Amino acid sequence: MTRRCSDCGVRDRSLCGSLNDTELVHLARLGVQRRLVRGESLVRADDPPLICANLQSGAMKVSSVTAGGDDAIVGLLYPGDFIGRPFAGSDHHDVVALTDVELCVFQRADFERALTEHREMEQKLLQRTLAELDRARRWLMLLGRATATARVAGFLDDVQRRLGVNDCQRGMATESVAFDLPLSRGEMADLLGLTIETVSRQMTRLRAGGIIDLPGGRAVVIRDAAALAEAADAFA
Amino acid sequence: MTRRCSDCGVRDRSLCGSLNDTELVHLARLGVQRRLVRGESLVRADDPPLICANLQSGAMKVSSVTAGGDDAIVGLLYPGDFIGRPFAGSDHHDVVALTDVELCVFQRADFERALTEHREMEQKLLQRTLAELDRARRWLMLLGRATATARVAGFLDDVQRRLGVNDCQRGMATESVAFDLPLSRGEMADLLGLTIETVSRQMTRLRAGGIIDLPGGRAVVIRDAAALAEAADAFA
DNA sequence: CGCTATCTTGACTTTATTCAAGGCTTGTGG
DNA sequence: CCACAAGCCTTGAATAAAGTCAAGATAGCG
Repeated sequence: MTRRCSDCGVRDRSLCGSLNDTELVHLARLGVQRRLVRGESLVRADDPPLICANLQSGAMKVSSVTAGGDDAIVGLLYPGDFIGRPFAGSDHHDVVALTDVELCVFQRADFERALTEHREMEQKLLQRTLAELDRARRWLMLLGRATATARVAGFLDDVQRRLGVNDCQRGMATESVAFDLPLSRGEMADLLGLTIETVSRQMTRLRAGGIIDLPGGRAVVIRDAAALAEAADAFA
Repeated sequence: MTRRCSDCGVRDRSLCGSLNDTELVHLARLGVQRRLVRGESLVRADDPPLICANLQSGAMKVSSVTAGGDDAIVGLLYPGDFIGRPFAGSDHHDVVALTDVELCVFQRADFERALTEHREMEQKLLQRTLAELDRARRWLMLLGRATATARVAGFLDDVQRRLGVNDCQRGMATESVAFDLPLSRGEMADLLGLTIETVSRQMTRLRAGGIIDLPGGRAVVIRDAAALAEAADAFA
C-alpha cells in the first residue's frame, strides 16, 4: 500500500509552507502515506536513518532505553512535527506511535535532494530544529528543577497548547478546555521522570484544587488555565 | 577594536570545515574577534537576535531566569560551538561567559548571507543543531531521572570528554585525567538542578570512592574513568 | 594579616519513591 | 445480561533521597 501523499500534511504549519504549488506537488510525489497503530515503531534507535517523515495526525514519542532498561521519553511529537535527521548520522532514539497516527514518509535520500533543491525548505527545517532545541531546553528546566506538581501542570499546559484545543462548541464564557491525553499514567511518569503513583497523586491534587477535572479515562478538562500555568511555574 | 577574525576558530571542528580557502577568507572577513571576561554576557534573553558567533576558547553557559528569579543553566558551550539563531526569531536565553572567552562574532545578516551562498555551511549548521538537540535530550534523561550522584558523575564525564583533555605529560600507564572545572559549585548546582550542598556532598562521595580526586580550587582529577561512567549510568 | 567568597559538613525537614492494597474500566465468555 | 479477569488508576503507610538551615573550614585577595 504505497499510496502517494497528497499534501504531506505540511501545507499549513510545516516545512513546505513557503513552496509554490508546483514544488509542493513535486515533494508530495516523493512521500508515501502511512498509518501506524498505537504502539508501532517508525524508527528504532539502532536503525540506520533511512527515512524522514511528517506527522499528520496523532501523537508519537521519542524515547531511549536507559542502562537500567527503562523507557525514558525525551520528546513528544504532534501533528506537523518533523521526524528524521537529514544529512546526519544515526539518531539513537526510538520513535513510537502513542495513538494511531498518520504520517507522510520520505526516503531520506529523496528528502535530502528536495532540501537541496528547495533552499527555503532547508531554512525552515533549520528554524524548526532550533525551535525544537528551545523546547527541549525549556523542558530541561522543568525536569531539572521543578517539583512533581509543576511537572505535571507544565505537561498538561504544554499538551493543551500543542494540541491547539479550543472548546468552541458553546459560546459560553467558560474558558474550560477539554481533551484526551495521548499518554497513559505510566507514560506520563516516564516522560516527567516521576513514578506512576506520584503522577496520579499530583493529578488528584490539581483536581482537588479546582484547576482541572478528570471526568474519566484519559479525558482532562482544564478549568483554570491561569492557575495551571502558575502551578507549572511554581518552583516552590 | 574591530580586528578581523583570521580563521573564526572554525577551521577544524566547525561550520566551515568544508569550505575552500577562498570561501573561508570571505567568511573571516565578516567576523570580528571579540573577548569577554568571566561573567560578561554575549546575548541577553530579550535582545533581538542580531548576532551569531563561534566560540573559540573558554566556556559559556546558556541560561534562562526562572519565574522564581533563579538562574537555570540549560546548556554549556565549549570551543567550536556555535551561538545564534540564523533565520529564526528571538532566542529567549542568556549566553554568558563562564571563563574568559574568545569569540568570532558575525552580524546576523552577514552570516545569513554567507549561509545562503555556501550551501554546505548551511547543511553543517543543520547537522550540528540536530546534534545539539540530541545532546539536550541525553541531558534531559539525566536530569529527569538520575540521582544526584549520577548527575554529578555524568557532568564530570561530559566535561572531560568535551574538553578533550588528555594527560600525556608522562608516559605512565595511569589513566588519570586532570582539568579545571569551568564552573563554581553554585553554577554546577544550577546546571544539574541540585543545591550547592548536594553537589558538594556528591563530589566528596566520589572522592571517597577513589573515583576522582580534588586537589583544591576547581581542579579535578579523574582517577577511574570507567567507574565514573558507571556512576553516571547508575539509575539506582 | 584579616576579609570575603566559596566550599564542606552536620542535623533536621520536606519531597518523592517504594511497597502494598483496593477500586474502576473494559472486554470476554458463560 | 452478568460474572470475572486483566489492566490501569488511586490511595495509604513506611522508607529513602535531596533540600533547608546553620555552623565551620579553605581559599583568594586587598
